[in-house]
Amino acid sequence: MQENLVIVESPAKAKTIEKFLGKDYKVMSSYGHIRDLKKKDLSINISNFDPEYEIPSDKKKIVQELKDASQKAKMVWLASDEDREGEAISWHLFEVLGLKPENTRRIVFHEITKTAILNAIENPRGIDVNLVYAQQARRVLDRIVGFKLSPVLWRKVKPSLSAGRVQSVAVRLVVEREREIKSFVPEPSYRVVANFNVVSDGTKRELSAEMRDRLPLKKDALSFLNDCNDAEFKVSDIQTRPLKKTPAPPFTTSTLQQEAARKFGFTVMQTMMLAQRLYESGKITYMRTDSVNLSSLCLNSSKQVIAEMMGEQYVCTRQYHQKQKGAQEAHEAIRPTYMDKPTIEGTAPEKRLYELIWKRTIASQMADAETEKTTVTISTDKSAHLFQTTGEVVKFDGFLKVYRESHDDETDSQEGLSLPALSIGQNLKCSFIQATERFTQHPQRYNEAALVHKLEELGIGRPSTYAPTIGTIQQREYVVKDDIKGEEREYNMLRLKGGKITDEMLTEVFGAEKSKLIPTDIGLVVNDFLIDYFPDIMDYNFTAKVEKEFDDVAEGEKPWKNVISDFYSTFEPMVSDTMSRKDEHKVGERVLGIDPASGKPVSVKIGRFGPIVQIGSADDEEKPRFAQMKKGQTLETITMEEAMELFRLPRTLGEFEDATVTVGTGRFGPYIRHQNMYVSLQGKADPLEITLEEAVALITEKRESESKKVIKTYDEEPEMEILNGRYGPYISYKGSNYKIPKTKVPADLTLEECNAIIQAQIDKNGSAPRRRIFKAKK
DNA sequence: CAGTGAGCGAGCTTCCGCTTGACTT
Repeated sequence: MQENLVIVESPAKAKTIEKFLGKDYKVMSSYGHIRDLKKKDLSINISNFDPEYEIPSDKKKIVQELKDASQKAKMVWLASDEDREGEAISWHLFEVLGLKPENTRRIVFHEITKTAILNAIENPRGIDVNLVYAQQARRVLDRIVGFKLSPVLWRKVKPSLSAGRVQSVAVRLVVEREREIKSFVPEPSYRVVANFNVVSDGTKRELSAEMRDRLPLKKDALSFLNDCNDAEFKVSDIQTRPLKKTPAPPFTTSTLQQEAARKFGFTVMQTMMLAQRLYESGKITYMRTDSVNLSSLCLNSSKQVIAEMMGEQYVCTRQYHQKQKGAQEAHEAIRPTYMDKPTIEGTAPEKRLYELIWKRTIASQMADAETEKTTVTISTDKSAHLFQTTGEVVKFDGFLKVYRESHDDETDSQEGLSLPALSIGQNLKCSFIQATERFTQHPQRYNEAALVHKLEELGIGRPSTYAPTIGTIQQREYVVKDDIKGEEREYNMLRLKGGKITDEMLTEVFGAEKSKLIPTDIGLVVNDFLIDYFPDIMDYNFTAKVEKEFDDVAEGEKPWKNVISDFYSTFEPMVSDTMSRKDEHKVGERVLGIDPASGKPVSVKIGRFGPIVQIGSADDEEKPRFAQMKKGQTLETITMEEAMELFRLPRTLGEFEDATVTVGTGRFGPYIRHQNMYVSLQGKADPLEITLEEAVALITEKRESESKKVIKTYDEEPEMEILNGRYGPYISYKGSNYKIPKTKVPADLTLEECNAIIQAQIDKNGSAPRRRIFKAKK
């Protein structure tokens, strides 16, 4: 019989700890929370705010196993994380497993080392009920917000939508950034750069210096260039100062997601899945953390590794601390388990992520980089404007030897550039001066990781929810991830060379962005609606405010039900008021004009299946006509003309072989329909212009290719067919399709050969190829 | 990669934070 049972949250952690504790201890995992509010309905008694808990079906088995093991043990050690959620997990375990105080102990440790764990066992405590109450308050508040607000959206906007303390604010950030960009007016100004020929150590070099001030108008730039003709230039000042660069702290969930996105283009979900695999195979520490703390074990071995690989002068042991005061350090930073392994076995992306983590961790324990930055100022006798150029020389590379942090707004920097030898008072020969029209730039849109970073900065969400939240707002179609095509614009370039000024107009592409989050019509409408009716919830400080209340509960200064009841008493009336409100127009609706044919109003709004244009209203005797909006069209920008275009399809072309030929547009683009046959236009003709003759030609063409579809069949096996598809011949068998090897002639294949080909492909893939499912059922 | 396309209207949808497998559609 096992004397002791230790329960932790993660099975990987359990495995490691079991090794430290020896055979008197059995270590099991709860796999996170074992109990939650009931899945359906509010499951909170609104008269006294008592929560109704249940054990989710996928947790029943593990709970039973824990119960059996706990009954056999003499002592149960609850070792979940030392934060609000961890404390609640321990409390739920205590309740559900029916533990007794005399043989239950609550322990916490911050490092997974033998000494830390033994030390924890020496110093047990009881369950902190105030912390548990704080968690219940957090859980109940989130359920109330989510389950009260979402039904409002179902009624007022569209079914199946959702709202919540975290996701709705995430959408707001994306919406506001987009509006900021849309209303941004680029301001032009002239950037002036002078080029000089310098002879240094007998070799000719080009030196480029930028004027410190920009010139607002073209006439200013022209008159400045005029002044500079025959001007003399000389070096008026040289300043050299040392510069120190400090390494970035070790990775947290959020910073890892950002760097993996910037350096490798990983989505936050990809990063987390890779990190999970590295964690489960024991290669890195826990990947969901907001701590930058490193264990003493890691500090020591890093020191050794750096000294061995690079030399003692590169060592600089640093201990990092949380930015926020009083933050619970439940975990370490994300770091390699063994610092002496700069690389690992694994898939290419696993390796890349691991090496990134190793480099970041090692760099954080390395010396500052020391550089020398030189600023040269150049003056002219014809104007008071000054030109400047800088050079930077690395004196000691320090941590830069292994790692350099990336930034979202990275531009070409002159870092590392050395300047030619110059002296104060030296005359310089100017080869040309160029004044280029430049524009101020709008802020960048968020990518996934940048949005996570912003949420973290606002204290909204937790490391375990960053990736799922980004997923949710895309699943609900509040935002989409897309590339933004840049736009062309003209700009002016003036150049003074050899006493002459040239004036040119050039074009440039600006504003192109890759893989950015853009709000959809639904996102915009839902966001504006929520801000109108529930401004408190949408406030960027809402989470911070309630967190403060939860802290008070955790400190035992406030009963948790008071926090909830204060909130509920103002929130619930707002929900019922909004629900019962009778609106003339649907949320987000916009009237574009009057349809000249029917005299009925034309409007745009969010319909049952997304953004639509509507002619007439539901109250009319005649049913309104609907049209789905096309990709690229938005509620806010669609014009009356564009809207009316949408009603030109489907249209009837005429009769062919006693049946109507119509042209319409579907999920796969424009198509012709005749009897039961659909012919995709595939860009071959414009659906609005196509004539009956052209359509008939396409129908006949399709019939011909259909007739060539069957290459061979077999009498003894009717389900085996060799068919001619869009991508060439293939074998079709029992609803699945198989490639024919290039060495075979399709029409000559025997039934035996077909079976052999199928078997070979099943062996290779492990199963029969799946049929493609077009309609996702969910 | 291997072939679709409309849609009655009843009944359903939904939150945030902990944590990993189980499903063969």
